[in-house]
Amino acid sequence: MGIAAGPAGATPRRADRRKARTRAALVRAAQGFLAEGRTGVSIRDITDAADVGFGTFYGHFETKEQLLEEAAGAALDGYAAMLATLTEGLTDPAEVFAVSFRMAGRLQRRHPELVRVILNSGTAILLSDSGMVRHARADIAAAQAAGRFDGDDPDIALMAAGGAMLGVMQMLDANPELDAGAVADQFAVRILRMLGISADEAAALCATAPPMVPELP
Amino acid sequence: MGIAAGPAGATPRRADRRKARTRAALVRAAQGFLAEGRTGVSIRDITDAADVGFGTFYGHFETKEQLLEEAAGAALDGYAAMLATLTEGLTDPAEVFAVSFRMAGRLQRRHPELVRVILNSGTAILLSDSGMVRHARADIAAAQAAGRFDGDDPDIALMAAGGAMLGVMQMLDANPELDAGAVADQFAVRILRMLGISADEAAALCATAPPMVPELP
DNA sequence: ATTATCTATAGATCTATAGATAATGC
DNA sequence: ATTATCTATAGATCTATAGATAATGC
Repeated sequence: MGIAAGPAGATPRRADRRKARTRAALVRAAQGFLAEGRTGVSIRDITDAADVGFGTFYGHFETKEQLLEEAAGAALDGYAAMLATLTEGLTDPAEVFAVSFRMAGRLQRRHPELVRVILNSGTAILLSDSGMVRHARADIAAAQAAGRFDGDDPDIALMAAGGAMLGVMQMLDANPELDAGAVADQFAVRILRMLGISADEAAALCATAPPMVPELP
Repeated sequence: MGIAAGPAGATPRRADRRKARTRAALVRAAQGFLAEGRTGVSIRDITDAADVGFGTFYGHFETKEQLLEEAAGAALDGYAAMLATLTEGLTDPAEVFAVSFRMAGRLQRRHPELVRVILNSGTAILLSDSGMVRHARADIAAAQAAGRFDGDDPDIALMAAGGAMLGVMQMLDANPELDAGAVADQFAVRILRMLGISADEAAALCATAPPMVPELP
């Protein structure tokens, strides 16, 4: 006591940024393995891929599972951020979903590794308490209450639509030669119909030019 | 040569059956771990769970991955066998799909571990060259050619419907209190509509009494 | 006599930590 | 002086195999 060592709690900024970079390198390396479906890698494999000393791992995470979980969550968040950018100005839920589903395929083509992390996380990701899932659920519920979508159970519609989206992304991932935009548009028409939009309107919603795919930071 | 040692290639039957039982115990133990999503277990964990000597493993499989793959495949085959039993007499593809989807939820309630193995295998299972997937694809193609379903690309419809089915099974697995039959029926109506069946007919197809869930051997 | 299974173990791999080094801030 | 990172390593697993035992067939 009595020894003043600078502003309490104030950590040097450069060191902070360096630590954040190291952590990000670990997360990105882990995503690389998750994208290949390799969940059984060792901590050393990950630190080597991140080009980071082995012991450094323990300065950021306690267990390998903790890192893998953060890696999968970060991939989902990145994906959600892209979709949020694309739909932020839209008010009609049918249009929000039309855009979201049409872009899903196109995003897969631009960020296949990111999508692969999500695919390898399995369908359990649909139950994750992520902002994206919660947002989609609220949108469906509101659209059903307003009579824009039919039915009154948002969960069934959400899980069916979300599962279908994963299925189509899996299809695009496995078939690089397919026209992702065309596949996604056909797929979006079907999902909208499933949600209660008429066949004619669903087709019209998906016939307009799709928005641009935003860059990932 | 010259030394006759009984019928060539004829192995004692009892030993065969014992070996098959041991292998089945290993596969079932592996399925137990897969149902919990634990793909990182050791060979010793599996042999312990199967109540089998550690070294015995190597008499049946070369690597852990080989066993886990067979375990997941066996779960899918068991599931396919149940669905095949339920739909074998039906000729109208719309009815085949209606029954299949309606039963998916009910099968989940009767064999949750089996379904959990499939769920934890991820959406990649939709791409597996399994009899069930091939069969579903052919059914959709035939129904589209006959004008019973709309569209002309069976793969998009297959992946969307299959993914949706996984999503709903995930939902039922996570919510034991839900009425699986009611959820599956609502879900089946939506999928049929997505495939091109009119809303009225889809509702009618899913309003009849569902068949009994068969027992697993 | 043959084959499946079991037990024990050597060697490989992996995790967690301790102590040394490098980077930054004062 | 402080904090992040790195290197080295002890101890804990895990895998693969060798040799012993048990079950079955002749």
